[in-house]
Amino acid sequence: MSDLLARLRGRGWRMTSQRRVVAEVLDGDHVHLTADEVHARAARRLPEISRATVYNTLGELVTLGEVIEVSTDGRAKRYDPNAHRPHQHLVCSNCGTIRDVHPTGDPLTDLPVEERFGFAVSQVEVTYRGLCPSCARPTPAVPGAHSAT
Amino acid sequence: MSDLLARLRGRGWRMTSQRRVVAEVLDGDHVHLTADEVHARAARRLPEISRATVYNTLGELVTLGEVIEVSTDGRAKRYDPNAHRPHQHLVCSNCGTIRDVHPTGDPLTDLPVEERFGFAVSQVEVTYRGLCPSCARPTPAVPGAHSAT
DNA sequence: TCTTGACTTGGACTCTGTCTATCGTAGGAT
DNA sequence: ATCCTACGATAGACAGAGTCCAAGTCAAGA
Repeated sequence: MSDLLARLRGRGWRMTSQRRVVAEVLDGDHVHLTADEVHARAARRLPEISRATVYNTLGELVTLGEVIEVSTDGRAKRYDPNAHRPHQHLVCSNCGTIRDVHPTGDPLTDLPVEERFGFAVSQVEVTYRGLCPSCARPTPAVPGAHSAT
Repeated sequence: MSDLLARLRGRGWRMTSQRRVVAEVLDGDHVHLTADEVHARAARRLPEISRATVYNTLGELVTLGEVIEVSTDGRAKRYDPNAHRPHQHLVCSNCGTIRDVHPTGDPLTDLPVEERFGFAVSQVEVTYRGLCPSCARPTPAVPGAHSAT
């Protein structure tokens, strides 16, 4: 992600302060922010940035393959900048915290031909669920209090 | 699913015409309807049924473990009555058609302890994606034209 | 049949996300 | 350094999915 801005410029992306801020907000490991969270963080540095711009920019980053869209609950999509290393997600059933995980093996091989119904299967998403260490403790975190880091 | 109504009554469910119709609409294999689709089909038999009741009833069926909530796209949740046989989902990337599939092996065992971050992992959801036979053909189905059966 | 609390209803409301018309500006041309 | 203009940003209206609430209805036990 560090040289993301350079890659984008190389692809002919017009560099604006808004796009720069959005790209910078989406930096780090285990980052899974919603569009609104991205907007809030971007607005701390660029108060006049609009929601539409955040949505547009996130959509472009997804199209360019620099960011992955994740929807682990039925609610807002989350944006994962860890797009260059294949991974799956581990989600706390209580507080919603998400971690990137790397299972062994290839889940594609687990789907027999007779279970493919003639589909040309090309992709697999795996979501593991369970209680995170904090929520497994006697005083669990309140639901919905996703730390969003 | 056939004796669902009996099971529900046995659990103390108050049986109303609305609940009966919703439960009956959700019957069959490879059924993955959205709440709105359930409402539309229920309304064919019970025109005055309200959206709120459909949402309430679906929520109760999910809580009781009789129906599974599936969100394969970022849009409306779908409701899968095939709750008593563990399975995963195969989704057409073009038209959205969903099939229930049964992979071999247990995906849980593919997540090493050092990749669990202290979580008590208890559940795995796998979504396979690819083109269905119709969409792989020269004249593909239009996107979004999910047949909803 | 009566009673009552659970269920249903319609509509307002929230949350996510998209669209559009208008304004602003990055960056190449001069 | 300045000018141009097409691309990008903005505010706000709009749409889809889902939740909430007060008031009315009715299933089923007494």
